[in-house]
Amino acid sequence: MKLEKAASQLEALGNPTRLQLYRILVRAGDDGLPVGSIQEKLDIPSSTLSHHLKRLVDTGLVKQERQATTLICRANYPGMNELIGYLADECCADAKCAPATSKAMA
Amino acid sequence: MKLEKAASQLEALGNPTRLQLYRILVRAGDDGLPVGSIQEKLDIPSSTLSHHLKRLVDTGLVKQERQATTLICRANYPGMNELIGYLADECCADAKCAPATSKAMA
DNA sequence: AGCTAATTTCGAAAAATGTGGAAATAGGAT
DNA sequence: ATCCTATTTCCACATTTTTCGAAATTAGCT
Repeated sequence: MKLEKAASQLEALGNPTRLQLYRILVRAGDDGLPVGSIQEKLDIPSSTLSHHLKRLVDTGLVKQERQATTLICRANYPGMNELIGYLADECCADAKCAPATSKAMA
Repeated sequence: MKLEKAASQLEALGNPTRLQLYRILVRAGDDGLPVGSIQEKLDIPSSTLSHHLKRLVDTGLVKQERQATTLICRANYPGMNELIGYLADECCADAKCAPATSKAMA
């Protein structure tokens, strides 16, 4: 993963609304959630939500799938894992990190 | 870890210059690096660097220690581990992630 | 064709961020 | 005391982000 890509994903998640949004999608699991339902949960205007959602989709952290008129959104786990992997690598590159969470990848 | 804090750390890392800066500090290991040396590596004005550095320090991702006139900077691994832990938790909350990096914390 | 519901795009204003030169400050050394 | 080096703070400006109402679009239904 390139630094530029990692930075844009981090930036995408580095906004409270978007992080909350991402969280909601993660908790929604494989079923995902239509945009409308997310909007109810977050209680923000649809146009605002649409922008945030676009950001997450553009950086590969969220995937969308049309189902008739509604758009189902799902957290894209591989995208997140890539990012976590990058951070862990950067963090543990030369140094020894206290393995709090990142202990895998033998 | 609160969502707000995670978001601010993510935002801090979500800038190419700052991510690069953090990377440099990680690779510098326990010895850390004086601000001046970082500046040479990044080749940016000192005032700009100082702003970015402050951001990382404020969010707990970097620690600084005075040594006479120079300021030694070090990556704060516990801070990063907390963040990675938060992301892993969010990511794996209900869903099953392919355990790419986050397999610990039995 | 026309209607309704879901979502995005447009346009615009306020706020935050990124950047850097110049001045100020901190910490010794002579 | 004065000076020197390292770093931060001040100030200002350009760019980007955030926000959201209104209009446009998409998709299916009748």
